[in-house]
Amino acid sequence: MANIREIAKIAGVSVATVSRVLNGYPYVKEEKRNAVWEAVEKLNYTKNINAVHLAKGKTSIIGVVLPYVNHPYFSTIVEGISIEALRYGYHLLLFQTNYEEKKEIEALEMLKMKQVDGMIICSRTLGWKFIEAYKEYGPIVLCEDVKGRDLLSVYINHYEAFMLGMEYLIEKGHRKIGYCIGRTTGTNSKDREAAYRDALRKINESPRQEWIFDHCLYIEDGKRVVNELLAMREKPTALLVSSDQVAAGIVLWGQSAGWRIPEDLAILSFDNHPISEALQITTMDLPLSIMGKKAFRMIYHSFQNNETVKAEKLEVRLIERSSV
Amino acid sequence: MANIREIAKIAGVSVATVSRVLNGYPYVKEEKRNAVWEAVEKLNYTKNINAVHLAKGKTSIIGVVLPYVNHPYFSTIVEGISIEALRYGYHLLLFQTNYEEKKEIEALEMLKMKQVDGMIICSRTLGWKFIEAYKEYGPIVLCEDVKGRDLLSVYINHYEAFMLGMEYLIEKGHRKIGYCIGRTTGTNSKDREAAYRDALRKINESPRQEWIFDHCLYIEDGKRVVNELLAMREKPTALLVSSDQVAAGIVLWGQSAGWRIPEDLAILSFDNHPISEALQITTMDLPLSIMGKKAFRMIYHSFQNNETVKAEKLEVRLIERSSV
DNA sequence: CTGTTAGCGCATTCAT
DNA sequence: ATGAATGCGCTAACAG
Repeated sequence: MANIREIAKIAGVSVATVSRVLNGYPYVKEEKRNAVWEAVEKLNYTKNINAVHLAKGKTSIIGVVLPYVNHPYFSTIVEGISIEALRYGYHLLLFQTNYEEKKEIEALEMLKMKQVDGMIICSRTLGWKFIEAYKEYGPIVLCEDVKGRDLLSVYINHYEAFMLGMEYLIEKGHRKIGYCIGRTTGTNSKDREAAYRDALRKINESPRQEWIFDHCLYIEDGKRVVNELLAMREKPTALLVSSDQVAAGIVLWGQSAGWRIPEDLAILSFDNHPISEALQITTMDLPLSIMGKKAFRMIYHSFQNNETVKAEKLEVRLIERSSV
Repeated sequence: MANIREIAKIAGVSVATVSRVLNGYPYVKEEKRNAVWEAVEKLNYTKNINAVHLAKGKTSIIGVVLPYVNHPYFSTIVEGISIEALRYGYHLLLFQTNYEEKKEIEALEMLKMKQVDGMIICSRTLGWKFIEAYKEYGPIVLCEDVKGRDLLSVYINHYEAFMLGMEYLIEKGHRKIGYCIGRTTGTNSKDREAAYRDALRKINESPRQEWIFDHCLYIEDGKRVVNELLAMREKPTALLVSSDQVAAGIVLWGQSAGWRIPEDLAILSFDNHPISEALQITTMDLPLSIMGKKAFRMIYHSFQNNETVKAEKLEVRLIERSSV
């Protein structure tokens, strides 16, 4: 491949001038500018972007850390990030971690190595110390409540959201309430668990371990939940479900087991994914795409050195349908 | 940030030696090796990966071109690519194109600029000429039938798959058949349309334009289809649906309009996404994750200069459930 | 407006 | 086994 020096030679100018026209720099005489473009055409030249990255010390690439790309929750966030990144001429490098600490660290290392200019962590399992240790290498925004830590964050208050859900269920007369969640670790999960416990305490009910279903992520996990429920002597009358996907699975498999929703089991879930509308599931709308957009913007602003808010909380709202 | 030269100075060796120990090169005396690692620790040093990329002329990054990240069809492919890429130490750079030619070209340009070592095009709208023009800059694999062109490809024969579906519907007694598709352009879509027409011809039926539903991608598009169907004087008795998502929408919204499936409308869809199992939709299993894996492998092999097949066809199979 | 030059940080060849 | 020197291709400060 040709390089800038050859272009300079053919166009009869210096490399600096070539660089100038290539980058749309103003003060270049018309004829020289044309000569450069002609040479570019002739040699079918394109910049070697790695040289640009090295020389400029930045890449215009943002890293996106997430456990699974194939889950609507995350792919919706990524879509939001992607749309915004495109607008500002940034690209996205994906780090699928499967919640393995090793992979999360590797991703962070890429920030230190200057592979990416900034990082958006959609979900993590790594401790705070690590994240904080890497922020000196570039902006890192987390999609969770960082609880006062000096880190960028765009988040949903899952304690509030879960509490809202619990209160709604209780208001509807439920007292035997269980919940389904993707994992039990992680800020968001801990917050939800706390809300669950606090809400139960208010009505003098104690949490029942067998009504808490872990590893609930996909539709098929709803099937598992239904089966476990079917085998129980005493079932909850309502379930708070952290993902519409799982809720859909529960509704569908539950119905094929003869349940009526909400009479036999009430379901209140999260996300407001289109599947919940199709199934008329009452759900909590989470602004995931917006979360992605805002996460990107926060990074972008930090590049402009603008004074920017460190953390932004996003609002949720209950979409009443007929599963409760 | 410290660089290799500083490490060399502190460790009392040359930069070449530093480079050697950093890259696990064998012939370096134990003591020097230790000295280098100590200096690395001391300065909290990490390689600048852009310099590495420039010096080596490669990045270990693969570009992934797709229209939308937020559709299960594509995110499943990406997941497959991602898993395999990780195993071989590659990263993924995402190019969400929304089927805009401009963005597709920009993505291809990144191959020429050496931002990525290879490219996987999950779906495109750009003409063949463009793709072929860029293959000299690195391996490009397409997830579609390239029909004898000299391009890498991992694909599903959608003519066969659609024909299989049509024959199944016909065998079940249907003659008034319509179909839903994501878009009408694109190799895959054209192949499916051809199969649709050919199958109808065999039973002396002629295609009906109003039974062909375009822009069907997501669950909510199923709602639109149901509404359009509801407004028709003469409806098809069966629908071939190119995505389980849309099929789910049709089944769900159709049921809420009082339809019985399959009596009032039979549905045969594609993907075998878990949602189809939950709804007992008869579907054609498409090995999307495997397609992603194979696509990556094909690129990887081309780096090894292995003799490799240019195109690989993946098999589909019908999953009989109860929507037909 | 334009050219010269010095980096950016690492890999690698060639001697020794 | 190790160091010196060169190259990767581009940007940007500086001089004019």
